[in-house]
Amino acid sequence: MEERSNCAPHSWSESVVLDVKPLRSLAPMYPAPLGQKNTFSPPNAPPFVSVTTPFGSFTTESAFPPGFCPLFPSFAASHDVNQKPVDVNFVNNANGFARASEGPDINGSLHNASPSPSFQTPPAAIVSFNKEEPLASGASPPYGRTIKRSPCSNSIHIGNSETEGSNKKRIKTRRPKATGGDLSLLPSSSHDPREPVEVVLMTFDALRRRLMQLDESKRLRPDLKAGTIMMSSDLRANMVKRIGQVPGVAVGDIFYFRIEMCLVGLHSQSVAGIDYMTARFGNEEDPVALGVVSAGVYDNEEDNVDVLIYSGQGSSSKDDQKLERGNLALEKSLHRANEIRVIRSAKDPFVLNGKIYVYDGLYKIHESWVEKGKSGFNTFKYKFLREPGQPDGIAVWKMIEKWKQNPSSRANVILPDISSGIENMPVCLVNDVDDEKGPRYFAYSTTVSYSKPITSSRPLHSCMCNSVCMPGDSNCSCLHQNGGFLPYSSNGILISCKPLIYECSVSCQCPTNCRNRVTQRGVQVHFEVFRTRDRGWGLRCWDAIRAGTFICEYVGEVTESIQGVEYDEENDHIFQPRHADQGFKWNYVPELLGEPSSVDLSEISKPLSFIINSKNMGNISRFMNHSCSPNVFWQPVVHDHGDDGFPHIMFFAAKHIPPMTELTYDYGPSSAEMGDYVQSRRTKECFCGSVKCRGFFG
DNA sequence: GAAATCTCAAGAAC
DNA sequence: CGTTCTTGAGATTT
Repeated sequence: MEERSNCAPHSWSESVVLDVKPLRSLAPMYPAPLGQKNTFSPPNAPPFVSVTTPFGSFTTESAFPPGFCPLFPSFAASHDVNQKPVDVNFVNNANGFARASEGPDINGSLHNASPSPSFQTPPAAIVSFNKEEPLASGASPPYGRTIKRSPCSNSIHIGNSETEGSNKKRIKTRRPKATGGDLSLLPSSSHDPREPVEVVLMTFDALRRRLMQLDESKRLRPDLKAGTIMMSSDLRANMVKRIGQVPGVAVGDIFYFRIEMCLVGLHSQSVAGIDYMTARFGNEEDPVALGVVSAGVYDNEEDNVDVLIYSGQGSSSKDDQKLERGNLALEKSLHRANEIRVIRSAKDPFVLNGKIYVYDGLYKIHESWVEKGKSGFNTFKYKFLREPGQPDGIAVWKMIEKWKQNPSSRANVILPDISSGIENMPVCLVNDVDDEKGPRYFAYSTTVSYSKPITSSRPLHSCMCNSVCMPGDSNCSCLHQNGGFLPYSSNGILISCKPLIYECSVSCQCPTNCRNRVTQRGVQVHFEVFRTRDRGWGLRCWDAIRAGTFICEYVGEVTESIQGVEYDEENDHIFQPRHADQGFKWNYVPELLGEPSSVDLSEISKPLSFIINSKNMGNISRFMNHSCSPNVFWQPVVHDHGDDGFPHIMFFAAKHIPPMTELTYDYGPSSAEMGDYVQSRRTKECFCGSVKCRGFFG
């Protein structure tokens, strides 16, 4: 199967600098209502939102992470092209299907109908993050684009300008703190379209988790509220509708809420299943479908993952469906033969409603018909066939389903469980790549060992809760230890990263199923240790992992310093808690909730001066490779002793991680970068492949 | 545990 | 430009 790159193409390891400025009221202008060729009046003195998140900084007006400068500095220059439908030229192929003429395709990917000359799927690298992106053009010279750097947000720091006449929600803002060396504000060389997509998803989910924490009663829907904040702040990607591939969104990407797909431009309907727009074909215009969400209740052929039978929209239980809106667009798409994005739902027992969304790539409609539904009314049906040559999407899920039912059906297994049963779930060892029979011997353990006994500097914290610790319980001392909030949501998701988390300890009265005992319960998902192509062994997971999910502890022998640890070429199994700020980039942006800017946690967190050596003894964590754009970060946690200087190192998912994606974390700056010349010989060349790769690590 | 009920936001249409 | 309509998701209750 297709192995996803281990390296998400950006780093979230830059410093968090936040600068949220008042919103302007421009948002509703883009994209213009379909078919409406109204003119656009440029905003007067647009205030804008500029946020530097873990993934970079962006603004409303030029909503780019560092290095993402708008291609069209002037709003006026590009606005009105967006008001017009996409212009697509098609030619008929031999089959009688209308087919798009092939146009230049910078990505070399199989996507779409690359109509010429006035519509072109944008090269991914220049796709922007904001609504001003000048594609889908029916009027402007499409090939006249030059990649320009405008004086964009990176260098602009405007204070608290106020929005005049904005009917949008205003968000209290604050000037960015001038941190030493604003590295994150420097232009980056990255033109990776995935970066803004991941920034949006991460910002959204951090907000959602925080809202959930603030309102445990769940009277409000945190997903909707976070979505509204993101929408009104224009914190979204790919705002212009397009046919085919969406820059920065890959086949197999997973989503936990419909609104997430809206925010990244994959499917702009927050509720409806069919997304569509008016496109121009020569002198004609037609509504065409852009994407559908299949909630999984259709009479789909289960075994054939390349076929989807999709039902039209409209209340089929009350009346015949009508050939309008989405249904009409699907019908037109059958004749225009344009590519349509398909999002399918998959069962995920780890989430409350039991399902998540998987982007399954591009399909075309090959057939349509009308049939009587159960209630006796006419329902439209559309037969979608998956375009060939795409990486596996939902097929990965189907494959893993089979593996879970029958583990022996997993080919190339060297060992069914390298933990020999001591993890909650088996961890199989597989090699789909070469003849290596396994890693060098080590003793599998789920707990760290200390070179000398921990001498607690203070008594072990403990609470007197009779039952599980409850949020808002002022009597729970563990709650106080953690700043008044439980660090995990009710389903065990880490809400935000902290210098240190105090889980309930062995001295606490609460039971083991207490919400504040997440990491001590151990691994909960199904891992496999696998052979990578160029980085030895690696770690990945059969399950989809939601951002904030506990992965595992770094297990090994804990010693106070690296002195005395024998170094050799083979010994790359040392964890050093350098660069303790790495997780904080993941946290929510307080300003978006009207909260004061948070203090820089990296300044108050004490540097940790121990190492963990997993050469001879360890768990799955010793197989996790380095990436400069990781999908996992570590978080110090204490629960079984009172010495805050020796916390457990616990790994959590930084992003939603699709099944079978390699798990990686940032090993930290290389020893040379840290000024440690003695240790700099340990520095290794990095093969992570990230566009933000630093070249060397640890 | 499945079905009914409730509430909700975004985009399309008007 | 503002208002209404359309669309089911997601949570809760039965």
